Amino acid sequence: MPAKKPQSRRRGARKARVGGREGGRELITSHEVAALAGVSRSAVSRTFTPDASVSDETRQKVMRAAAQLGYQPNVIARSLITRRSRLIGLIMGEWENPFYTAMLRQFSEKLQARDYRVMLLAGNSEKDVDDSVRMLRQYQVDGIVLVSTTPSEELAAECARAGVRLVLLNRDRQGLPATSVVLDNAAIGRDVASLLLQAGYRQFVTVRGRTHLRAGVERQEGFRDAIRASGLAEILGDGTDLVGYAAGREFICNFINSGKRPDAVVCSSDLTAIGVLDGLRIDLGVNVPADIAVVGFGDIPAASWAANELTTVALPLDGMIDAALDDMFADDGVERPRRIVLPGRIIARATTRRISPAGKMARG
Amino acid sequence: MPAKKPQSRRRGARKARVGGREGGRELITSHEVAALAGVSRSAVSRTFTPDASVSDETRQKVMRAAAQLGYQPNVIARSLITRRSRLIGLIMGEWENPFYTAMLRQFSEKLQARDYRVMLLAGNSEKDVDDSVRMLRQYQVDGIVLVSTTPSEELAAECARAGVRLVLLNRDRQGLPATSVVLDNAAIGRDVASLLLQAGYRQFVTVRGRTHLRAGVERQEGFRDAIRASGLAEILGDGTDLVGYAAGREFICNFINSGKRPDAVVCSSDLTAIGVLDGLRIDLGVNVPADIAVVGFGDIPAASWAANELTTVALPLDGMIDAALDDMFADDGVERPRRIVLPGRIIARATTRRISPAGKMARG
DNA sequence: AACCAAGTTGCACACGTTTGCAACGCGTGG
DNA sequence: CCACGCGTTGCAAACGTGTGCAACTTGGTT
Repeated sequence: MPAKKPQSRRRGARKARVGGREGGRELITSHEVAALAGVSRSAVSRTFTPDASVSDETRQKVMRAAAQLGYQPNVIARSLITRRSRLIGLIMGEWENPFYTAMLRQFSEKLQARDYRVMLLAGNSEKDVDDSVRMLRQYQVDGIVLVSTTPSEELAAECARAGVRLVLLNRDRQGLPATSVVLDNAAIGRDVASLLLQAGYRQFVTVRGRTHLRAGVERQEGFRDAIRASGLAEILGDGTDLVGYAAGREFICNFINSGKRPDAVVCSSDLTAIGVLDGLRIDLGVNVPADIAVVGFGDIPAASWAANELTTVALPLDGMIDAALDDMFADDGVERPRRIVLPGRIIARATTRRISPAGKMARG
Repeated sequence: MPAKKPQSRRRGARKARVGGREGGRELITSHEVAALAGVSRSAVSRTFTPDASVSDETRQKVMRAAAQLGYQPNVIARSLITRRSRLIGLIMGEWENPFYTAMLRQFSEKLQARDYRVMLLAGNSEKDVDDSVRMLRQYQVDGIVLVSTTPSEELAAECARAGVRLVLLNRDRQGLPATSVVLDNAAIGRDVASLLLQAGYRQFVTVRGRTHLRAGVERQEGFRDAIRASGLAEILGDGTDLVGYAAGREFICNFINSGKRPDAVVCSSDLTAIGVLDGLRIDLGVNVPADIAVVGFGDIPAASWAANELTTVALPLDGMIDAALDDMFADDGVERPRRIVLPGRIIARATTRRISPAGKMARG
């Protein structure tokens, strides 16, 4: 028989591998499976493709051969040709706050459930984030989720051009071609104000994280507006750029020691709120909530611990992530700068006085 | 000019894409860059390969063209041919415990620093883990890190055969062809016992998480042995399968209410320890550390909060991760079932009495 | 001028998969 | 007996890259 079939895909006749250490990395390909099953590579491929045209008989043969060889389709090769990696990039900006790690977990689980994989990157500064986005694009991710960070405008535009969707969590920036999932921060600010006013508190301090964040600003404005509208209370101070337990604790000690006399502290995260709480109770001997109230944000697990029983606002974690993913995978034609806003919910615990059963106070 | 060059790689004459929504996903390839720069595709490739043979002149031309087009090499295609994805799979078994999320963060940062990417999967049960491992192998990961879980033996063997290294964190199992990074648990158990004995505590309870875990067992045995050797103290009870704050709090309340009178509680995690602490102080009105001591494990941020000031054992997080990664990327010929054991360190805070300055008590 | 070494470049094959297209087998209705 | 349609199957061309090999250029030495 003359050498008729070119049979180009010879294996094994390769040069020694380059990488130095090589534990006999013998890859089993659809070719081997096809040979063993006595069919073509196409048949193997079709067997592993959900609704392709294969007879039950060949499917059986292929499955048997695949099982025997321990064959796993090479997703890398597949995605090279389908131009779809089923990979979603996830860039984490905030790690300290337990709320975001809970988010991370949910994301990875929910993406897994949708048969997507997550590629995780840590990025703090905007430069980091841009590098991360570039990296992810090199890996041909199908979409990118940014929790608590934003990329530069040009890079976002580039992603949009390439058809890679961006979803921002808890961040948004004017005109960025991305979907952002945010809270109705102004409403939350008003609700907190209303709760505190009804409980009889009048002298407020606010404690915020990164100053430039729109979420914090909006919340504070909602809060301020409600206070102002009531005509009953005033705001004594505003601590900014305070993140984490220690920052909250130190701030409140300095604040009180400098002679100010607030009767309620509103914080932008549970961590700082717990710091404030400990500062008040332990360092300063203040009675919370009788003398001073503390309100947090996020409802992390520690907020409900017996030692804290922190009044705080719960975020709709599940809803946020579902919204983010639904939008990411939707094939509706909604144009992209898109904003999904979800409500928060106040959890009144023991760091604020209970509201008198008489009901709402009269305004003004 | 007759059609001489086959010019097979025509682009653009493709059928409409399949995926439904397609935001004009126009991929820029080395081909385009080569054309613009007036060189061959090889030249482009070599420009982006660290020490390949390219003249400065062509490199310049290529770089310029690449920048102009916004070209990013396609890592997927690259790893198809290099058979190296620079992707490390990371399977998280424990999410509740902040210690592990801190670990996750470090991993992603340190892998990024080594120019590797991490693919994150959440796996709880062993079946989940096996599925995850299979998934990761489909994505051709170069290695897999398992934090706080183990795969089945056959799958681990398959990975070993394929040259995919496995590293287990805080877990190990006899004969699994993987590296495991663990603590010297027996020593930690002895150290805790010694601390408590010197501080004068005599009636102990231990509180553990998942019963079957070797780490917990070893720690407890080290502890027990030291107690027994001293001849001074006794162990009143052993709570098992208790994980998290609520479990610890509930357990200790029931235990004390059933009439037992321990004077020290040793926990297998900070979270349960804080639960125990709150149960004792808040629910039962016990004075810690005067009447009862509490010891945790892990030194999570909340352990150092003013309200807790928990005595605990700190884990060498950095050391563990460096060891894990060094081993993963080492090309020494060390044979694989390998065990790296690192020391823990007791952080004595305010939930145990200070040891009297007189120094060590006489043993026995 | 001839020669050689060193450096650079392009060709073409390979990586493992999907998929359009054409060919095939087969049963059925005319 | 042919035509037709339908369900399966294999061929071969992609996907975007790395890289051995041979060809070419260049510059220096004999």
